[in-house]
Amino acid sequence: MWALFLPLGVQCIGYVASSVPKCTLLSCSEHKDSSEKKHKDKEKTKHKDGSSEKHKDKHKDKDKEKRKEEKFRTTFISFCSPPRIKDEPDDDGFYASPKEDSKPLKRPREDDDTFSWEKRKEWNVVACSNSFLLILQDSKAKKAKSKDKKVPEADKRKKPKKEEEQKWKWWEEERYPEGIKWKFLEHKGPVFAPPYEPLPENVKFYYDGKVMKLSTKAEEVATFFAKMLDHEYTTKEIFRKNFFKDWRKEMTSEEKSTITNLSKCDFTHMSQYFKAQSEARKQMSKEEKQKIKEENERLLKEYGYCVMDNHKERIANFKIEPPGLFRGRGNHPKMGMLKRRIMPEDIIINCSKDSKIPPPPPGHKWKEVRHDNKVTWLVSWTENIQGSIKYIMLNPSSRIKGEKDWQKYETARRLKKCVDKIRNQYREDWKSKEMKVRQRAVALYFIDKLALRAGNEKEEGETADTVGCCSLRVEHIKLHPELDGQEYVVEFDFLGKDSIRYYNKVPVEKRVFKNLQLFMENKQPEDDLFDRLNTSILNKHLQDLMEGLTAKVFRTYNASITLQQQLKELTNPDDNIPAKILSYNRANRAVAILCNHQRAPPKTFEKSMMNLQSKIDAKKEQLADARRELKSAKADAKVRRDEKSKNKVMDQACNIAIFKGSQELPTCKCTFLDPALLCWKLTVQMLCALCGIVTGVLS
DNA sequence: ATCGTGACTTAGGAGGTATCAG
DNA sequence: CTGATACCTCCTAAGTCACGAT
Repeated sequence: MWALFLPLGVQCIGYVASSVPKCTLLSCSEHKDSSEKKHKDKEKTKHKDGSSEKHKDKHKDKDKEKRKEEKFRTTFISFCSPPRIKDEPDDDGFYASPKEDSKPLKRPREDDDTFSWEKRKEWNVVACSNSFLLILQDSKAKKAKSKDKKVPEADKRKKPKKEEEQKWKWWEEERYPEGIKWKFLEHKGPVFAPPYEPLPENVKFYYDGKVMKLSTKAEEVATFFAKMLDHEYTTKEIFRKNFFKDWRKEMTSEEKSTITNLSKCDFTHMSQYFKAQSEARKQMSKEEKQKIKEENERLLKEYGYCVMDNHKERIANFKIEPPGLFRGRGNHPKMGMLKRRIMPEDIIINCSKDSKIPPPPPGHKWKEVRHDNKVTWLVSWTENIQGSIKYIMLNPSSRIKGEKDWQKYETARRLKKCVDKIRNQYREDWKSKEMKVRQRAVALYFIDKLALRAGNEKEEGETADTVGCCSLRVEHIKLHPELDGQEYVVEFDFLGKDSIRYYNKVPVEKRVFKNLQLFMENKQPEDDLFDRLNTSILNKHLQDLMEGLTAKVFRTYNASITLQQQLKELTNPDDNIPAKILSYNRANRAVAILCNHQRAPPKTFEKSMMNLQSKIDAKKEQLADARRELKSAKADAKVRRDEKSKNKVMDQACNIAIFKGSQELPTCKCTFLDPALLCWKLTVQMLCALCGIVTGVLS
């Protein structure tokens, strides 16, 4: 039944503390193709249809809503220290997975004993991400459509049939032997960034208060900076230093000798010009916008697809990254460096020998053309900031990505079968005589319980200082033998991937606590917590426990199982669709919290808060007025003792009740005002409540 | 064991567009 | 109708993990 939610749940955003978790099943921020959008639209239409139903059951729904909120609140609280995953009855019939998932030559088919599409649809919510969902949803949508009596007969016959023929069911076909990714690959090569267009004469750059005409190369780099002038980046010392250093490399010797101080550079005129341009773009007529859209579509049509083994497949990023200033996340030592323009001479093309090899742009050559069918990429180049390789690969809707994705969830499903054993084992290992084993066991416990990432070592000074489990340092945790009435609490505070802060206070088992004390003995804050452990040791161990098991499988598994449990808990089969969507979003949010998926609050947040605050003030004023009125009405009634004044008292009392009553219905339309949750969100919720915003979460 | 590299997945932010409330 | 907000797509940085050389 969960399949119902899938097309909508692909990206869910909720807010945690001053940030937002974003999640669904783990890998869901990926690009969605147009077909997915169509499904979404379809679903949306459905909701609209269902709204009359909602109206009828308004009161009922509200009660249910409240109950659910309550339930979720309790659930959430337990989530602050993520729940121990309960031992579920192993519904293996439900999880009919291919036996040798690692390298099956053939996928399970509908007619297999152990596998049916009906079953598959159900567990997919746990075991799949976008690309695959799409396909399932597609067939679902079609079924629904064919049932829909409103569809004219002619449409019914023509359209869906055509679509059906076009949909390639790769998952019903045989897989290639291990290592081989394709047999035929043909594509048109990448789309390069448009060449630099020099600024019009009237746009000036000033140095030390005087107009200065820059050489084209220096001007181009200057425009990168000018475009970012409003961004906080440009105020950061490292950014400015890196930028200036790289900019100077692009200058003529004359410019170099003149421009010696970034602070004397005035980019404001340039910046204004770009702002005006972007404003003009917004103000473009419909026709002009349409023209741009058509041009983009043309580009997509020509370069956005490739042929892989007799099928036309969508390419994810067929455009080469344009030059610009590197924007690292967090405190990145290389922020502001110049990301140079990629030329055909930097490009390696990968395709079949017998395919039509894409020609390089006139007057240029490819760096290399290779024919490696053991990899999935079509184009690659080496980027100049970190020296890492960038690739052009296929869209998530492609067979090659879908298969990988499927395999990922199959591995997670296999983990489900042995996770209890593994948990028992690491608990045993907490007592091991070997330090290495103990560390491994505690780290694994964190990865499992808190869904931490593995934490590879990183080159110091090359990237922002972030850590994962294995790379945690002593300074990242605090041990509290007792905290807020709980025993053996570990306080985590570190920057993880993308420099997103992980902050959590978790009660742990005594043995873990004692071990941590031991690991921290005689160490400096900057020393590794797990000094005898790294990701390679950990993954080697996991590999022994289960084929294909690595640290990240725990994240997939725990995210999936959490979603499933939450859906079970929060959803009532009788709920209407909007209510189910709400439950889905909440379940999803629980996963986001578990995985520490966050996003910065929107820039408009401050403003909306101000708006709410002014509403609150107005409301408070009203309440105070009403109270005053009531007081005087009461006094009045005491003296007069007539019906009229008694009624007045009643009226005023009602007014107050209404004002107060609105606090008990803290629902608000915007997603981030979902009343069920979280620190700053709760603040908003309370504000909303005070404002009497009772527009209904789902209307 | 350690290191470097390559291939691939996961993730947040920017910015455009759709939708909704007032 | 308009401005605010929600939603979505694109972009690309930042992870994970395997493998081969030393």
